Amino acid sequence: MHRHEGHDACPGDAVDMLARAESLCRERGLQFTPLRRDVLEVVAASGKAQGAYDIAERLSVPGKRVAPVSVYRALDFLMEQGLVHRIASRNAFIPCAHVHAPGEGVIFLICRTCGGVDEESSQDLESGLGRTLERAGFTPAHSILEVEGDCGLCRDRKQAS
Amino acid sequence: MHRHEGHDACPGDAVDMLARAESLCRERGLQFTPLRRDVLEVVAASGKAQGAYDIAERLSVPGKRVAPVSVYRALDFLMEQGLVHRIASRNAFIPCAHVHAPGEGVIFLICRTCGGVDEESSQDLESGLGRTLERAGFTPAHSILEVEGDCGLCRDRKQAS
DNA sequence: GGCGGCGGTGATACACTGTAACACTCGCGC
DNA sequence: GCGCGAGTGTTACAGTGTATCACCGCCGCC
Ligand SMILES: [Zn+2]
Ligand SMILES: [Zn+2]
Ligand SMILES: [Zn+2]
Ligand SMILES: [Zn+2]
Repeated sequence: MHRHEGHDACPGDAVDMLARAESLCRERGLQFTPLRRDVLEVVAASGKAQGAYDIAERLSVPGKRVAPVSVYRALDFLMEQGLVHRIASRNAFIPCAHVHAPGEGVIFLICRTCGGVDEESSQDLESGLGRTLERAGFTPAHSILEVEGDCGLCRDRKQAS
Repeated sequence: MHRHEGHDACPGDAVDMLARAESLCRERGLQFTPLRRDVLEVVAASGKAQGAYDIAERLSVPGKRVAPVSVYRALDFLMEQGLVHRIASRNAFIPCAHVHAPGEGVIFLICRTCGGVDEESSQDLESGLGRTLERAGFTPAHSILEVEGDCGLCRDRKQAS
């Protein structure tokens, strides 16, 4: 699912993200403005989930402040377009390089050591959840599945020491 | 899983909760103080998830204010003892009448119409998640699974109208 | 009795997260 | 030119959660 066996910051990925986002917006007739581009770049360049206020601070330079509210608006847009995800348990945002089917479930694996977030999807798990919901008589609209723990890299690093 | 085919407020449940909490604290040599009792009572008496500030307001009477910070401390205690759960997607808390095995996964079904929260567990789903995590080389410590949608009662109510 | 520690609570202040409201600009079609 | 809509800047505010200190009651110890 992740090309690099981990979730390190890959500068190349950020460039890919921006190019993909631009063409995707052009296709849909939407504006990929400088602010939206900058916000996506910050989210994509860091290997870990970024908070909105962190992004705002990161984009601010002396004399030119970017307010958090502007960042939130850009993030709302990027989420609608499926370019970023929100990690509810962290109040933070990660880039998404995938194309998700509507209603497709996604699992976020959040490393508590390095802060990296990996994104998985599992048809197996999805169907299990569907059965459980049906048994409970519940009609799902939207679901959150976030797992916190240690990623493979951090686990190995701990064992070595 | 839920005795009443839904998640209405059941005054009897609240009484049961308090009795169980008291005996549980006595067993563990912990204090079930009046504040902790009151907070649990408010959480248990309402059929829906309660925010910490709501609880504080509910417990406040003219001349005797309960500060949110006190409520948070009581909720921390109650969560440690497994008497309440936190619903991350709502920043709210629900009572728990179950006994959970350590590491057992729980699914919260949150009705966006009536605000009720049902709690399910599924061994089936659990094992599917375990396989997915193993495949990704991830060691889980803690997971959140929350589904928002319509409960059976609200769905029927909508169809009738 | 005095005394110190400890858990729980009260109270204030603060940090972090997110939204509402309003004004302004820019580009585009009429 | 003019109106309109989308995007942004700015301010203020609401909601959620934590840090810190002080106080109190209890219990064990000297
Ligand atoms: Zn994704
Ligand atoms: Zn890691
Ligand atoms: Zn439970
Ligand atoms: Zn309902």
